[in-house]
Amino acid sequence: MIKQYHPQFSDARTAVFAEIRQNPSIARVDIATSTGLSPATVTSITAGMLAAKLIEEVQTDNVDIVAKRGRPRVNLKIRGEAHYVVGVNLSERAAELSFLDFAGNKVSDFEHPASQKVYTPVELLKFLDEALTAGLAKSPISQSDLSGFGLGLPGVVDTETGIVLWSPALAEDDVSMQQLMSDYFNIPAFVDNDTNLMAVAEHRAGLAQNARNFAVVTVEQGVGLGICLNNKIYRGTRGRGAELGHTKVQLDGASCRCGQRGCLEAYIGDYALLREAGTAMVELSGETTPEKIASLMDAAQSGNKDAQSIIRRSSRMLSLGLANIINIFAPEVVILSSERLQSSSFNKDDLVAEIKKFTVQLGKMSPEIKIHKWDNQMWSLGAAIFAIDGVIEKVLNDVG
Amino acid sequence: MIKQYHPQFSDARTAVFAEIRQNPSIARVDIATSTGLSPATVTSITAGMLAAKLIEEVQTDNVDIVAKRGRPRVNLKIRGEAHYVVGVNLSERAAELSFLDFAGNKVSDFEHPASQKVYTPVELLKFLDEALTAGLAKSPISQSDLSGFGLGLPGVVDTETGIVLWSPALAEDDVSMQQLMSDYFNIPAFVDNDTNLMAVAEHRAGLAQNARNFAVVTVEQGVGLGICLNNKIYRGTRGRGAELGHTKVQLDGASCRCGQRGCLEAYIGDYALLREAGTAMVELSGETTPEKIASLMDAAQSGNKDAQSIIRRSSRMLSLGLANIINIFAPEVVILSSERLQSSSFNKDDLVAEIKKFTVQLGKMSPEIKIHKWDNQMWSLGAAIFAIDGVIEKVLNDVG
DNA sequence: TTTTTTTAATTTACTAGTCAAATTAAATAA
DNA sequence: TTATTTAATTTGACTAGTAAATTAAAAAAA
Repeated sequence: MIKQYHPQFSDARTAVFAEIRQNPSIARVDIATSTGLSPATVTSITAGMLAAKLIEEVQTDNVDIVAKRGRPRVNLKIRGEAHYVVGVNLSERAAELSFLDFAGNKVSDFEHPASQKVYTPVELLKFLDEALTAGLAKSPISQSDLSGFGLGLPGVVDTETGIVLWSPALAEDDVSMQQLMSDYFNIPAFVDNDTNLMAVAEHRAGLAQNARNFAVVTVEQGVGLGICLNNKIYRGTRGRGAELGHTKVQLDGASCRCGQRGCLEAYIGDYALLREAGTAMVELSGETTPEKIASLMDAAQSGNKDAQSIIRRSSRMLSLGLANIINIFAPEVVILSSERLQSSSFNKDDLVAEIKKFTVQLGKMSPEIKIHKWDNQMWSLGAAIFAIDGVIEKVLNDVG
Repeated sequence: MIKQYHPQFSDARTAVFAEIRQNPSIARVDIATSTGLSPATVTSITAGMLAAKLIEEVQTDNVDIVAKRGRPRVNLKIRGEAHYVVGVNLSERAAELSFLDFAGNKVSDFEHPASQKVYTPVELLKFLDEALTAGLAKSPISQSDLSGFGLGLPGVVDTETGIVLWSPALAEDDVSMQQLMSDYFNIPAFVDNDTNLMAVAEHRAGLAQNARNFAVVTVEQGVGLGICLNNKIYRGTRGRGAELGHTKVQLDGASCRCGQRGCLEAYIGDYALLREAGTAMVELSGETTPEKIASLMDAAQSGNKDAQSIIRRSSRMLSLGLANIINIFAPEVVILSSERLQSSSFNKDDLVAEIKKFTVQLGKMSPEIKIHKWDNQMWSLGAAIFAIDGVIEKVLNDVG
């Protein structure tokens, strides 16, 4: 079950559906009280949804509730089989796929290695098709079961139109992926920036389920930021926004691959660490970047002063970047997600203490810093949830 | 006339009223088309408002429109005399007052010098009363005409409840100013943080009238930030948020009066400049802080190297701080407001160029940087508009 | 001048969404 | 069995909104 978004509901139907979605199962009375609608209205609205087979009644074993008298409540729940969606996250390395049912339960997931780093729109469609076919082969559902396709990818996306304005994965600008995908796969498609979808995933199924304002920061090659304000993913103007990585943390500081100086990423990105390690001549083992990073962390752990100094500075810069976010937004939660944090040399308490030193302390209310143990599936989960949201909107319009 | 906020309207009545408010005057047909409501609905809704004397019909001199045939349209406009409000901004120096009519036209304004820097709640009420009495004496309206009282003050305010959680102007924490004021003055009161109200003023009557996402940065003693996202002033969790001044721009940087290091304010706040000037032994004339700052600017202007270096660094740091805001939010507009910018040595083009160097350049879309010539009345105007918004909400409920 | 055309505003008759109140359903307690 | 309790449904009414017809007020055409 996925925690439900809580915008101002346009209509009662949406509110009722959201309420059902938010709970594993719920009785009509409870829907009435929590939505503020009358029982009569709930009855009639749910009747429509039952007829449309979007929800179903479940036998309540009222064991948990002390045997009450009166007519027993009949619980309702989302009919998982009503619809299925696939969410795909496109990274440099691979396409990760998550298949979810209408209730938000994971059906299966899959990882399909990337065939290239940059695709033309047509190549990307083909690649997505391959990934989908391979993923469906390992899944109990088939393509005809799918009612929605969510895609997350790095870059700048205008979610309203589904146009990818720019992406490192695409050879062209201003590609209408949404249109292309829904034409190609013949189902509604939904496209968003990957870090935004990470925020969706944390908001609805992760560590930010009770937060109204929160930020998700991902650290790998680059530094990603997803922001949720007033329970809505903030997407900036035309999908632009949330460039934490190129936030400046030092005037005339280290040079960044973006060509500017003093970017946060130039201090904490994978390549920045490796560059420093090279300069300080720290010997690193491993072939891939993550392996080398791990090796650097190990060196620091086992006492290499240079490695320690590199890690130390990077960690302080990260704290500073996070502190700036906190100073500006005052979120309830900040989620930090990075493969690196799995290292035994990483100490959360140190990080939190450092951040505290950098943030304005007013009253007791400090945001909670949460660490998300690296989980690739989170990205595609966000894409899938985004797709479910879209499908629900379409479907509820039809029921009316 | 004030530009109208554009949230998702809860009901047609609000939408219609908003549409009328947004225009100097507008015909029913046009309201119908722009709101998407049927002409029938517009007729019936406006009939109610006419009966309640909230709006009035105006003679249209269709001179501007080429003489068309057909029944001439009858324009509607807000009846300014329907209600009056006062907006007060409390600063260290004074209370500024703006009196507005229901249509958002300024009736009069006034400045009442502060009697003290820190007030107990009761003292503040008394001070506001004095200021109001003095202001009304110079105004064509009288206290009994007022339907709303808006207050802006520095600090952290929970706007929902009208509780001032903390303010440098108040001797106590968690003061329910809204309650106290509406009891004392016997009219609905509305309280918010001053920079938020500055953002309101810019959004509705200033330089951000067409922006959906924008930021207002004020530089004086401290550095203030007001953010508007998706056409809504962002207030963070329980009114906290938007602490641009204590955003860190340098690891282990200059020490700030907040006790931390590297805060933006420690580089660009008035006291920071004067501290630097003192260290560099730049001779400054003037008694008050603004005078001294002006003198420093003059010194730089007339070739004093030390003064130039101080101003230069401060200006670069400001650019950096603004660039960080831009990188994170991608606002359409950033408004910069400071008495200092009146100095002839200030060059907007330099600032914009510098900011550009610090921001991620994606496509052509760069936010517009606007400079607001210092205008004290802007603060209280925001408070007054905030009050009108509140009064409208109450009044429209009654019409229904 | 009178009639026609055009556009705005209003009235009328109807629909969809919602609720309060009455009713029915299904259980336990007496 | 009967009373009590709680959940769900049905009924009838009300409200906000609409489409379509009507009225209003002007200019253009006859």
